[in-house]
Amino acid sequence: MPRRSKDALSWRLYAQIIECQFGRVVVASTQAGICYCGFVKDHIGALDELRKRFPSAIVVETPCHGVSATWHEMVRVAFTNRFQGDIPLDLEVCSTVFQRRVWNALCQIPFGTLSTYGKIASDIGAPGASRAVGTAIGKNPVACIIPCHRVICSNGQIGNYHWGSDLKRALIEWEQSVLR
DNA sequence: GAGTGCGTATAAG
DNA sequence: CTTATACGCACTC
Repeated sequence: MPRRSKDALSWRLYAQIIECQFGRVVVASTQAGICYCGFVKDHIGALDELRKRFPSAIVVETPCHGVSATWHEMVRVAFTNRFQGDIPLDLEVCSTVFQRRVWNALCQIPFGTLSTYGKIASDIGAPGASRAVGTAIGKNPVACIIPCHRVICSNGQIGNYHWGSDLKRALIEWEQSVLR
């Protein structure tokens, strides 16, 4: 598959807003898979986020069709029931090898369990790079699908979260309540 | 090159 | 238990 960069020629981004128990979520996909999924305040905020993250993309808001519609429906279900890892992702846009290695490690954390920044660093063969891992996790473009909320500090503190630590806590508690 | 950030281990208050 | 400090590394400008 061709490697895209944010400086490449314009390309289409299919966007849709989903309402879930944790708030409003914008989902965006390319022809290859979901490339963004994040919590937003409102419609304007969603567009701002997408334009900022993917400056060269043409954002298409018309109702999705074809595979995009299928993927978005999978995300909607994931957010209302239980997050599963079999949703096609397109993370090649604006990301580094290190980041993708971190994100891949996050996908190995089972639903309802927790890990730490330091452990993830060791898992990907970069012991001591916990802070770099934190930064990479913070750039995770697909909330919950790549479960960055399952990583906390080694001392048990909640740690930071791109979309707010209260939301992180809520996601962790919800996962654990589902398992009970 | 210098500055930054979703960390960690250690030591002291 | 909380705060301070030194160290860590990928990334950005």
